[in-house]
Amino acid sequence: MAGSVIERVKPPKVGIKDVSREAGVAISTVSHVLNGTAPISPAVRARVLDVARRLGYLARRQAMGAIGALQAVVVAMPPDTLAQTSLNLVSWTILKALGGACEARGIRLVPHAIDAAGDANGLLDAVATSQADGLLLLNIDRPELIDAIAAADIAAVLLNSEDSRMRLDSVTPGNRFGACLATNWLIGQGHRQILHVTWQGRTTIRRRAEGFCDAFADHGLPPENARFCYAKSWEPEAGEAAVTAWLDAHKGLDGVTAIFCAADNLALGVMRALAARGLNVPGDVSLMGFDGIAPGQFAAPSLSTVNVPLEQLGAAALNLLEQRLISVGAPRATQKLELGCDLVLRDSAAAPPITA
Amino acid sequence: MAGSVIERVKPPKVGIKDVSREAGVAISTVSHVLNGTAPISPAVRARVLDVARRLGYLARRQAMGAIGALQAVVVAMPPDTLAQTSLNLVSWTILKALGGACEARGIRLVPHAIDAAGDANGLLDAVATSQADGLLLLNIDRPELIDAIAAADIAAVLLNSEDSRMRLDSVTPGNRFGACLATNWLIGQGHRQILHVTWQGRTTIRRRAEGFCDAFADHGLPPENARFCYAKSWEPEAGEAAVTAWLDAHKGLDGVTAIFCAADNLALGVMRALAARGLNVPGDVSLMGFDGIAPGQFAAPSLSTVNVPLEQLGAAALNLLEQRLISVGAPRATQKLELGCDLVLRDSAAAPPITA
DNA sequence: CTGAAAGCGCTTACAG
DNA sequence: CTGAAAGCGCTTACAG
Repeated sequence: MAGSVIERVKPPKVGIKDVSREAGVAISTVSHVLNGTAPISPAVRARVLDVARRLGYLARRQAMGAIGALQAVVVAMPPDTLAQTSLNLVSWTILKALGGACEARGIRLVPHAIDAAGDANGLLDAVATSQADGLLLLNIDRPELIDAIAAADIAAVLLNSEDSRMRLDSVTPGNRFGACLATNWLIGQGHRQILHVTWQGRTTIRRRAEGFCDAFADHGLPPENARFCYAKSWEPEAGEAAVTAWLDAHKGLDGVTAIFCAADNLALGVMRALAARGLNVPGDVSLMGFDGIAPGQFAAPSLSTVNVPLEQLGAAALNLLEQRLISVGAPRATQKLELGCDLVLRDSAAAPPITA
Repeated sequence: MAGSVIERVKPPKVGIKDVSREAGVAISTVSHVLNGTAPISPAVRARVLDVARRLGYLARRQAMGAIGALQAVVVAMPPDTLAQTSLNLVSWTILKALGGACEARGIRLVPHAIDAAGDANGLLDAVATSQADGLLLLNIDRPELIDAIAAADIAAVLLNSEDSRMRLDSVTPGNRFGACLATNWLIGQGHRQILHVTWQGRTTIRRRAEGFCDAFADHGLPPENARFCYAKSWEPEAGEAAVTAWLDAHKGLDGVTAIFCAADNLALGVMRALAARGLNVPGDVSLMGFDGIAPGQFAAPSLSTVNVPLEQLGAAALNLLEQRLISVGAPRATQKLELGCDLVLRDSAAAPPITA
């Protein structure tokens, strides 16, 4: 995993000189454009900025200000996060990308599993002994733990969870808007009765149910058309069991023409449940997931889903952590950042059957 | 207003030299600490970082990477934003702070009022003719306008509004969590029947109603205890009229011991309505606002409220705009940023009357 | 508004 | 792990 390579990955050093050559102007002109220290003609300015952006100089310059303050970061997570790697692809993907971002920035990443009791002292000890500058909390919802971290005077950012008391900065996917996007698409295809298969174990997942409901309101559809089926966990088996039970209880699809799952893992289980009942996807019922993990792409039929920028969550969290470290004394409002998700349309979702 | 002063306000130039002197180490040591280019003892590292932060060097270094790319920015707003300045203190405060942030960064800020039809072409023309690098949209909810801006290939950020389709970056207050915070406090004081006075004209305001409901759910209270009163606008007169009508319809407070308003302006009107009925605040009923504008502080009794970091919204939007400009080609997820709000307890809110 | 040249601040081998 | 010294990149008057 991450943390083993300490050395920073060195990017090719583009300088102001390269920009000036490429743009065909003097070095000082580039400097003036970038700093606004002299009035430059719009044409030259535009060309220089464009070249600077293209060559990655703008990004490098920005990065220059960033590096250094962060040397080591502890990432805390629930005890089962690393154990269930084969299934918990979402956490795994977030962690891997976070590791990559740390490597690129020369940050030592120290993983720490929260103990079952959710004790903050063990975690704070880990931060102290590893001489970490900051703390990331992955998938942590326990309010007592968040309180304890907020009380301790340490830079901390929640990764894929949120703090309703707004004590800690957080980065999450745009769960609500993403779910609304997917549901809106289904409604736009003509679906009217949609079943949302979800799990109530996490706030971030519940946001997807809110977005699901939003879409019905947006279209002026009655809220009863938004139907729910609750799974006991986010795992495929739970989705399979929940939908099987739902189909039994309703003696079939009961007018539902599309199923929107709050996680791809649930959707993969639901796909099995539907196949077991001889229901065709998307012929009899459309299926939509959420997360954008690889197994969905290779399922049969391939799973339409809401793609979450999992690779960007960690880097965004590092940025917030850094901002927090820079502005210690200065009062800075808590930042809650959501990253936009987008719809990935594959074979599992289509217009409803004409007979419906 | 902003835009008149083009010259950048020059901050006192703290350099690595000042840090080294203050920290009592060599210049190169400071450089090594800041760049992680050599292993430094934790004690020295901590001292250097602390001094660098205290002297503002960290912030200055960060700012160095930022400046220049943004030369001019257009801020678009609904046509009535500037006209009603005496009342629309919230917009005014956001704009003023945005102007200050632009001045400090040497950015020319070009205000632009959206025409009544919400035509995007006029706005895009204004961006072109003023040679602006980016566009801020203040209090803009019109989906067609947002669509048109998103389609135009221009860096744009929503200020105090959100895009449910996640096409544009946005900065808003943490409306939902802020409202939850306030309601939680009232419930914690013993209030059980709380009236939420709100206005349904804007999504951002509706988020406050959601947070209001969240708090009841958090405490396991029945949703019927969360009561609603809808005003026709966000102005004090609308709040006054709505609550007067509500009191008439319910023949008094009807068990309500606290009123939470979705805006300070509404609360100031409600205060008048309550006084007109001989109801004492907070003796008979507690009152809580949202926004943290000055008139609330000087009302009698002084208004408890949820303070919104209005001064920070504009700077945060500029930062998002800049990030967007730097990473043009590169795919970057849409960013939705919420800034934390905090509770300001003054005289208008207290525990419920014992007789209740 | 542009560009050659001086100057300054930060970085980077290198010695101890 | 620290610090004196060389070097490099960016900034900044200044001439045209």
